Amino acid sequence: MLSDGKRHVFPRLNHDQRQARRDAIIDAAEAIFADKPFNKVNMRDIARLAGISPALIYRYFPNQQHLFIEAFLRGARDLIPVLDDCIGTEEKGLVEKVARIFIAYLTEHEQYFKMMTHFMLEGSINEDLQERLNTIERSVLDRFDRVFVKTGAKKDVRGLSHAFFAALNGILITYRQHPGRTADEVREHMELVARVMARIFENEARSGEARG
Amino acid sequence: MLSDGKRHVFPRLNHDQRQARRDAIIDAAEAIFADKPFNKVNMRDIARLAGISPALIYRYFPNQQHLFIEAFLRGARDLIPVLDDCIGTEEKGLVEKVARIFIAYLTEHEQYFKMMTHFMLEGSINEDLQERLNTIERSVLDRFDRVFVKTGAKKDVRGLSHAFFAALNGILITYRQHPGRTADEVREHMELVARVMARIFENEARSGEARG
DNA sequence: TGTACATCAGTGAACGCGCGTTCACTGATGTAC
DNA sequence: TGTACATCAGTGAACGCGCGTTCACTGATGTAC
Repeated sequence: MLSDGKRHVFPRLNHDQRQARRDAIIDAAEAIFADKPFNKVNMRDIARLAGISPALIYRYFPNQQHLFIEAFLRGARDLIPVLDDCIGTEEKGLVEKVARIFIAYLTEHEQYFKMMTHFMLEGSINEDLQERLNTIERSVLDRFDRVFVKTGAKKDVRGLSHAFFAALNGILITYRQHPGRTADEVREHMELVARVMARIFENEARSGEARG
Repeated sequence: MLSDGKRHVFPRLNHDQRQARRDAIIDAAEAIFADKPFNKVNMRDIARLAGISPALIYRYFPNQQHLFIEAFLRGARDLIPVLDDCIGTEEKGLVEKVARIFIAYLTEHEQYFKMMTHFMLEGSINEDLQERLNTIERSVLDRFDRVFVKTGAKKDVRGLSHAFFAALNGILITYRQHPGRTADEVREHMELVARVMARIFENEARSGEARG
């Protein structure tokens, strides 16, 4: 029995080592998500890639859903500083720049996109995890708010951000699988539509400036 | 051996009866899709609801994918006349009206939305079926074209339609599952975002009028 | 310093279930003669 | 009109597979004394 707060002893792994294992499992999950259609992703493949037994995953995550959401959250969080960077430096054509970054990030890291739509479509997500997903969504919306304010929007900025967020997701989902097109062509088409979308939203924000 | 073109004889079911069975299976598939999350839909439930054995489905459809796509196509085709009706009669606020109809149709008939996203996300769709899906998509885009032309757009009308289509899909997908909200609240929020979206697109089309 | 024990990391195999699809079969109707 | 046969609709049960998760176990390290 130890005198400090610890109740358990870890004979082999300290906190950092445990965290490293956890990260390695998430790395493997990401790689598998990047590789396969999302209904083909499974625990055995993840375990194999991580070099461990499937059973061990369950010592680090209570179940599959937790693992997937943790993986998504880690990746989604990395988008935030990229957006901040862009918003901080750019002035002109900011809406288009942000649209391009958003689309590029989620096509280059297809795994996050797959996870995101998975959660959006799947029913019955654990309440706590859902709240953490919402936190990320809100911080993306916050960045969009700043973009539109910078561009000149005066009222209903959050409404614009909601619409913009939905619109960009829609582009990713709608044109992802267009037939007989290479990955490059798909991406090009997405960028084209994103450019149109950005122009439209920018004009809207600008017209707020004119009115304001 | 018969002298006319028929090679086979159908002792019990004539063409109409066969078609009726087919339709009944599709009806059942729709009802199950409407009832369950789309990864819980299965052939046994569909068969049970249709009052037949699972094996019989395979005498009418070569496999599950064909059945699902046939079901989707039948429902999606029904959206077209609804859009045409609206475009033919309305003049003012046409973009918003069409947005509302599109959103309403796919939330009231959730089964088609589930099928649509299923196909958009799923890899490897049979080529012929993919072409039929594209045909439907194009005819929706054609209607959007007419809306934007009527509203005043002069150039890149198809680009607007593509963006609008993606944007509306994005609304459906992004806000479908928002937590702690009743179905009514979700729908209300979708309509709100759709209204914002419609206003933005309408302004864009109108500004084309000003320039033209 | 040595020994019995507790505590954990980690594993391979198995459990249990669901699902798409197929198989072997029944039985009713139409056809050939 | 009767009979043997072909042709189909339709079925219940089974096949085969994949997958999330659990189980019983091994072995290494730390702890108590």
